[in-house]
Order: sequence, then C-alpha cells, then structure tokens
Amino acid sequence: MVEGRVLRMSLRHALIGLLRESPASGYDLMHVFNSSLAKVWPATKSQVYTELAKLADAGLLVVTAEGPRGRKEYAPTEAGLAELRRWMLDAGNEAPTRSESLLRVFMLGALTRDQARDYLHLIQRRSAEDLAAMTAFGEHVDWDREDMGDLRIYGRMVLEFATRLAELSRDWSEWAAQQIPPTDS
Amino acid sequence: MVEGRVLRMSLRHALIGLLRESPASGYDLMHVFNSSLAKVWPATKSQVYTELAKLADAGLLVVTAEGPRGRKEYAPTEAGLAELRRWMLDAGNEAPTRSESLLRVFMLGALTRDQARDYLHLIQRRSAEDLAAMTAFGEHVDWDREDMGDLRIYGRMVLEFATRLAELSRDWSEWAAQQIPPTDS
DNA sequence: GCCGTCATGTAACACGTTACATGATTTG
DNA sequence: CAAATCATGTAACGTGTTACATGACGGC
Repeated sequence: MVEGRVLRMSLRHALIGLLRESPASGYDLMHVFNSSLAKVWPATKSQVYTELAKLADAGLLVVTAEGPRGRKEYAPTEAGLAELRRWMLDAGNEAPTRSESLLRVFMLGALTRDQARDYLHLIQRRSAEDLAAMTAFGEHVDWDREDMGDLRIYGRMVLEFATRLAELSRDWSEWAAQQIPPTDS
Repeated sequence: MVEGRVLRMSLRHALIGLLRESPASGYDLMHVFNSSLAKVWPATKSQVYTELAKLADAGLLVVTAEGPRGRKEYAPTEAGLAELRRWMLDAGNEAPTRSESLLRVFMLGALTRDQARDYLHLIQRRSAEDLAAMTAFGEHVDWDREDMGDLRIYGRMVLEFATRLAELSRDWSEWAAQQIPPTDS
C-alpha cells in the first residue's frame, strides 16, 4: 500500500465505480469495457490488469477472493470510494474530447466530392446500425433486476443519450451529404 | 527526409489537412487548435511543433518561408497530400471515442441523489452556453469569403453537428435530471 | 485427451500533457 | 522602454495500444 497523487486517469475511477456495484475480477471487468462501456470509455486488458494492480498497491482496492486459475476478485476500500467521490465532484476539469469522424469531415476537401459524399453515407449507415443495436439492447436488458442497483437509473440515462446521439448522427449525415454540390470537382 | 510507417496519429493528418488550405506556421496552427478545432481534436503547442518537425523530416511537409523570430511556414508535399488522402479513405479503423461526462453519469450512483442531479444540471448549463457560443460564432463567420475554400462547405457541416449536439445534450440532461427520484438516499 | 474459455500478466512503443526554457518584434 | 504578443522548442512523465507470453480449468 503506497501513497501517491492521483492526476487525471478516468480508468481508475471507472474501475472503482464498477467494483462499487459488486466485487469482480479483471476478466469480468474486461467484459464490461468490451460491451456496455465500449463506446464510453474503452480499455484494453493490459490496461485493466495493470491498473487493478496499481490500485490495490495504492490501497484503493483490496482482493476479496481468489479463485481458480489465479482469479482475483477486487472490491474498493473506503479510501477508494473516497477517491471516486472526489473525482465525481471534481467536474471542473474534464478530459478533452476527440472525434476522429468530425476531424475527417473538416478535412473532406482533400477528397473528391463523390468520395466526400461516400464518407458521409458511411457515417449514416453506421449510425443507423448503432441505433438498431442500442434499441435491441435496451429491450433485451431487464432494467428491474434488483442487482442492477443504481444502474437501473444511470445506465438507462447513458443508453438514452447514446440512442439520441445515434439518431442525431444519422439525420445529420443525411443532411450533410446533401450539402455537397452534385458535380464532381 | 526519412521514410517511416504511419500508424494511427490523427494529429499528423489534421496538420497536413490544415496546411492544404494555405501555408502556415506552428504558431498559426496553434490558434486553430485552440479555437475552431478545440472541441474536435485538441492539441498542445508542444505536440504541434514536434509533429511539424517530424513531418518535415519525413518529407510530408516542407518549409516554404521563414520570417522574423524564427517563424517557419510549412506546406504539404505531394507525399504529404497522398498520405492525407490515404488516411481519409481508410475510414475502417477509427480511433475509439471517450466521453468522460458519460462515464461520470454511469458512476453517479457513487454520489447522493442531490449531487447527481446537480451534476446533470451542470451539464445542462454548459451545453446551453456552448450552444449560445456556437450560434454566435456561426453568425460571425463570413462563410462566403473566397479564401475559405472547401471549409465553406465542410466547416459549416462540423458547426452544424456541434450545434445539434449541444441541443441534444441540453435537452437530454434536463430530461435525465428529472429521472432521479426526488428523495435523497 | 482436445478444445474453448477462463485468467493473468510483461515489454515495447505510440500518443498526449505539463513544466521548463528562451528570446525577438511590435505597439503604445 | 515596458509590456504584450509572436515564435520556437526540449524533457519528463502520464496514459493508451499492440504484441508477446503463459497456463489452468471445464466440458465433451
């Protein structure tokens, strides 16, 4: 257990937050990052395992159980929960957002107009697919299960945002494609 | 001039793309990253200067003019433009997106309900401010200036997306705040 | 006994941020 | 002549990705 200043690093807080719901192993957490959190805060397994080790070393997590194949389940300590709350309330400095798609749109002048239009149609298709996937997911989840805890509320909020965003993206890209004059340059 | 494989690295392509419009110095480019591109692909000056040097070294940019105080203006080479087009058309693997705000929403269970509601109201306020700023910006820009080149079209598209997104965010956060039961836990 | 999944980690490298460091030119 | 702005860069460190490496357990 080592003391140390925590700067940025949302992954840490995501891990503590997930473990707050219930103890889990790195392997379990990976599934969350590959599914529900994939579009919100993706992470690789290297990162998850290393970070869990660091957090345990820093005394923000503890191993609560060990299973077969070296499986280790972690749970947050009181210090970990305190750090999570500190981060949640420190909404002042949020990490900058990046959108590679929008950057590409900004640079579309480097392509022919046909190619540019194709790119916008690609976004449109992907948004429509995302939207369908999320609608399906929303209907598939049993939001009333007891063990969902606060995610009954907050998970649903995130899904709603993602759904509205996919709709926006689909409609915007359709509109945008029409803004490009038909003649090729 | 050195050969080298280009992996991810959108900043490189952003730089080449901006220089495609017209030659500029690192200092000039920084202003773009601090204003119009701030919400799309932020970058620090360290990054910009180092990357310009690397790109010139790799033969993707050339220095076209030198001015006072060591000012250097860059322009893309044919190789640079080719690399830009390659990247534009390689829409398959886009960088993963991250949203710290949504991650926080997912973790709101760590706070009291009053605090959670406050956070959503904060998002609402910020979105409204962003929206106002972008509306003002859109009216302030002279979209018909000749030297805007393709940004007359594509810059406007990005602005339109950002505007719709701010509206979505404002409306969603208002809705979300209402989803939290009034009693404090 | 074979295969799929469970399960954990290390090392090297790419990308991004912060702090440090320096100095010339213009404008009032 | 003072202050603001112009202008460039290096070093250290934090964060994220990819490739490599290993092996146990469960079901058929």
